[in-house]
Amino acid sequence: MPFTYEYPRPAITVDCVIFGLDKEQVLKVLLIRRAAEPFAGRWAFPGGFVQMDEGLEAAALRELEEETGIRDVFIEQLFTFGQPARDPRGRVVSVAYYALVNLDQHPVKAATDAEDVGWFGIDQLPQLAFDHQEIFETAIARLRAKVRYQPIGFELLPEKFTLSQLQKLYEIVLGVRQLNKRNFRKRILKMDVLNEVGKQSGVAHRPATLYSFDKERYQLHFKNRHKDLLKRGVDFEI
Amino acid sequence: MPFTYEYPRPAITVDCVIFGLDKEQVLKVLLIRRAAEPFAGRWAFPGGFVQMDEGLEAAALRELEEETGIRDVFIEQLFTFGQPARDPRGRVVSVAYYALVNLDQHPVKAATDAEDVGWFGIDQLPQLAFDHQEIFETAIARLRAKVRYQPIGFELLPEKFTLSQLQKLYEIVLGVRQLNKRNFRKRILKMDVLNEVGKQSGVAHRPATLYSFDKERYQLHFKNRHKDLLKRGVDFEI
DNA sequence: TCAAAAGTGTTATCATTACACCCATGG
DNA sequence: CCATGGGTGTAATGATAACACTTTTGA
Repeated sequence: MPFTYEYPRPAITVDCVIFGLDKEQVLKVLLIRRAAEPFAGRWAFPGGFVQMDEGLEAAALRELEEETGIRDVFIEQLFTFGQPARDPRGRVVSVAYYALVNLDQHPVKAATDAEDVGWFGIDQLPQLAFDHQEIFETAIARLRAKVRYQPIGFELLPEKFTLSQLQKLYEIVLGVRQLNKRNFRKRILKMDVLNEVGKQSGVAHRPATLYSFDKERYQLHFKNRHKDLLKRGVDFEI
Repeated sequence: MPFTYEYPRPAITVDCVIFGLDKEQVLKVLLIRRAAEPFAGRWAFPGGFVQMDEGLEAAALRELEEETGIRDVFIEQLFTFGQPARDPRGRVVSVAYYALVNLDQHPVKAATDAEDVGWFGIDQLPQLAFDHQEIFETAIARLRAKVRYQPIGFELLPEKFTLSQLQKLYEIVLGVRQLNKRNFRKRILKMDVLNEVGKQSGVAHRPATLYSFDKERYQLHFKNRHKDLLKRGVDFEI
């Protein structure tokens, strides 16, 4: 059943860059191995064609679940890639999304004969299909920029976490050696968005306090702080 | 000459939200009046269909020049709008771009019988076609967020400007009463990105120093500052 | 009692805020 | 000589960076 138009049209796809942190605190992204041409056998971000009756974000979530089994995540639009030559099949414009998930709470479906799914450390990515390397670089840059001024990092951690885990997460995401422990703690605790929720146990050293992120308190502070920022006016990153 | 595909495809358009500041320091956006249906007679952002052999940004720049005469601007991708019902002609996905221009340095072509072009103060927008009100709100929110940490505001001002003009610009863009003059000046000058380039004349009060923005110096500072920010790690806006 | 990681005290320095005040010009 | 906007001094307060130190646990 062919579809005919007066003018030529690009195809539209969506792609999803899903970041996760594993138990060893390695930052990873989720890839699938392509079964079909072009780039059969190569790894790529999950994604596919947008259907005529669904929104872009809905398409991204549908493809993500179909291809990886992951659902119930908050995705955010990243960028739209539309260079004429980015897909050998012809003109394809792709709207990319990204998300942060807790690796343990979002199990990936088992690989089948038809499909292969896997988490890859961001420093050990295989060669990617299409322009997906560029999409990845856009995503990691966005993550690094965003993690500075919004507490999105908490979505990568388990429900309860220690300040050391949080610090390590920041060091990983930002790609930085070692933040000063004392100052990191003062900074985080001063924000007043963490609740103490217990103590570590079974470790061969002083057990750490466990914290959880208080999203409501964060949003409350955010509103008030926003007013203060308006008085101040400007604060270039220079 | 019809074009036929195996599966249905949305059409792809681009739209441009162009901000400018007029002589009375009013923040405006550029609109065109639609000649054709749908929404004939309504105002809308300049834009149109992407051609098969051009990139998205190129399409946006082409449409902008064709419809308004404005050229040589730096546009930046804003967001891609793709709700199934956003265009009554059928499924149309639109990639929106935005830019800041100096109103005097970018004259708009004269309105013709076929086309009507105009600048509208952001507080006096007419009813817009399609979902362009939503596109506008996304754009102004982005402008307000971005103006805080990147010196994009300078592109709205003339080459040489006074600190009072700059302060007024920030008050306008941020939609804020009155920033403290002393502190605004200290802040801006401490950044070390402005060059003194003369004095005002012909005003009935003490003439103000004129400044210009030193883009290279800014980029230099930016690189170094980036390293410092990495040491610091985190600074949520709360 | 030791290793390992958690967690704290403190100080010098810098940034921010909030006011009040002086300066140069044309009318 | 005054209205108008341009431009400065300063002091209290708070944030930041840097470093050394103490605490608690299991093995």
